Amino acid sequence: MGRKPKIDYQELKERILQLAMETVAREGVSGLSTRKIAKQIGCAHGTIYNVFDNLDDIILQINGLSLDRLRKQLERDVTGFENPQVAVSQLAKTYTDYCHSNYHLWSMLVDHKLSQGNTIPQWYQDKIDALFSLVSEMILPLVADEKERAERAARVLWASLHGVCSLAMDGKLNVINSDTAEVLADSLIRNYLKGLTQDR
Amino acid sequence: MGRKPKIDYQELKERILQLAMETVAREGVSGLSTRKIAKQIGCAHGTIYNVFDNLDDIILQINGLSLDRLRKQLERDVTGFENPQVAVSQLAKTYTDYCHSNYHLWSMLVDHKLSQGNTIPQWYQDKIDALFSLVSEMILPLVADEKERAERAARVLWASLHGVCSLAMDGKLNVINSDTAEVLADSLIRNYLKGLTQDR
DNA sequence: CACTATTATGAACATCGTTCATGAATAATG
DNA sequence: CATTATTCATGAACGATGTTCATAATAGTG
Repeated sequence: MGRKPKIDYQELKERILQLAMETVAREGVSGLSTRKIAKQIGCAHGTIYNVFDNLDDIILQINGLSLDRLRKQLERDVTGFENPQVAVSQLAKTYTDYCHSNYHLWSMLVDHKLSQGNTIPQWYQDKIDALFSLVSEMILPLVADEKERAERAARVLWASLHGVCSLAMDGKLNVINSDTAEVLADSLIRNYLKGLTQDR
Repeated sequence: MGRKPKIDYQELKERILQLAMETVAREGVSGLSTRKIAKQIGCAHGTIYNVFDNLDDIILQINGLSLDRLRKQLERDVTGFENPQVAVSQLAKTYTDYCHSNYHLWSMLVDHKLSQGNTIPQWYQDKIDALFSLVSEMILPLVADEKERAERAARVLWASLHGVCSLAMDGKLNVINSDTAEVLADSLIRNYLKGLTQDR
């Protein structure tokens, strides 16, 4: 008995992801469709479903790559500072830069919601954890090495930074003067850290 | 020469909005469609387009109502405090409560993005300004009545609060302990205000 | 060559937002 | 009342979407 061998989708998977990511970076998530991907790859649109569960799966994979990219940039820019407060300020700067330089990818990363019933996979949670660890360790020396306080502060800072960029990017802050995401993020960081270090 | 008189869409408009808002509150924005609205109202789906520009228009109108509702709740809960810091803490509490009680409506409010080319109408901007004014005036006594500082702080606080609720609601904070949106928002408010009042 | 496991395919289905030609309905006019 | 001009509800039509799945093509095996 003979049979067609089982295919290793590794290569096709990477080609699709690469292409889909470029499309999102260029046109935003609304420019992404299984049919368009298929046309660019040169296959039938049904084939996409041999490699990925569905479009949500593709988006999740791309977001995973985005998380990696963001973490690398943060690690690159944030290390080597003596003063932790300066380091956190740099973190905010790098984050806002990332938003500007990768607007569509960042938008998809923060906006995407799992469809009802689906749960965040572990490998994805791990990537988020890696980011939080990064921030958490930066904050640790500011809170007398109390791990729990650092972790909470890291989450507050991360979420707040996200909020500032989110609203600023979408023009939802009705800013009158020339306050940009950077300026507002800087105010956030400086004041929050000041409060944090004087806590207790 | 005679003619059929122009119709006043006021009543139909309100019925559609009311119904659409209930649908979103129940099923989220993904449960909203012109055809479903028409079926519930009892008219053809084309009729919806006699009353609204498109689905985005309907969403914007609903979001306008959401902004009104949120502002009223904030005004109700936040007035009458002697200590401004306590008032701001209550603001955060009311905001997080609102998120929990009106999850789908709140999600649509913060997530919705104008389609390419469209710009936020003035009446909508005014509603956002009303919210910022509310927060700004609460902060004013904390920054020696310096209006510009208060406005910036109001925007930072508002955006940060949004960020915390946003990520907490979507389970994107990988919280280990029992940190809820409330706890994180409280940490944000207390520390940011502490830093703010000790600025300069 | 014959057989079989496997995979690519694209038609099919159920949606969706949006447009628009058509005809019914209506009020003013003659 | 009959005519006519005007307005508007209608729903077919269009183009697009994600997803499924019966079918045909394929390539290894005996």
